[in-house]
Amino acid sequence: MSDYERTCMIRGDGGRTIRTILDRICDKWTLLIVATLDEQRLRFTDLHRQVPGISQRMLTLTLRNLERDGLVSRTAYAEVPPRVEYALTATGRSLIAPALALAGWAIEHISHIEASRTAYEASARKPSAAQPD
Amino acid sequence: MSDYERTCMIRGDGGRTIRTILDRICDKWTLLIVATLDEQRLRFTDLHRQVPGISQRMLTLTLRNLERDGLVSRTAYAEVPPRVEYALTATGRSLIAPALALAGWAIEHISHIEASRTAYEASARKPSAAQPD
DNA sequence: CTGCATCCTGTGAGATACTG
DNA sequence: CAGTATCTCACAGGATGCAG
Repeated sequence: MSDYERTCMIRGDGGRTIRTILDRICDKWTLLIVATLDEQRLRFTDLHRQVPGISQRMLTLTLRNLERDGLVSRTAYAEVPPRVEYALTATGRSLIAPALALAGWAIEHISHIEASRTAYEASARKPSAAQPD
Repeated sequence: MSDYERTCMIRGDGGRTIRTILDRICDKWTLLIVATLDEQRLRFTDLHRQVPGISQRMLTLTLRNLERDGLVSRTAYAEVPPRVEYALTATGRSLIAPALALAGWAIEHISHIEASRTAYEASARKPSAAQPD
């Protein structure tokens, strides 16, 4: 596949396809939850503990979306106290690899990006704020 | 690298690394602009035309962020009328490949996801709205 | 234990109009 | 042509409290 064809995959139908998937995994918690569920079934509270910083609300909402999209399976046991287990589906597991490609890129380039940001801020065209000295 | 190690890359420091890069490319337009700039230098207006639906404001803001992060270079020509050209840097181009991995996943699974969504909506536990018939 | 409803706030992002 | 400024609205997401 040529580079041109590759970018056309992203640009595609005006970006609708790629945007669909980005909307799916970019909502701050999705990817983290998928990664956390990889290789392990977890119940709600355990998941809540293993994803630091997430609120119950967002955990519920994100799991719902993942379940709706068939990326996560939800199994409720009719017990007392109630028990619900979440696990990745095959589709959910298949997301890990491409997500890893992105994570790899991030790790590889994050320092360069941070440096570029710092340099940009330093030499930035400040509208009216002049240099400190 | 084992699957476990792979997911640890995502989960990593509580997701900070992966979140950093997601925050970068998930702002609705970034990836589309990067893909559009792949293999071609474009000026502001041309870019505006080639990314359907984007507003001038968002194009400006997104380009600014990309420039700041060293993913896109901005070249202004002191001419009349003014001319500014945008192009990918090496770092920017390197984002194409992992983005493609994601786009590939999206294309491969989008129909399954859509189907799952439809099924979920159909058989969903509606709080009070009963079945149509 | 699991999860939903409510309130509240910050930010993303469109529309529009104006400047160099 | 290439932006900037402002106004506005919608929604993401945190905190809290309630229910099965």
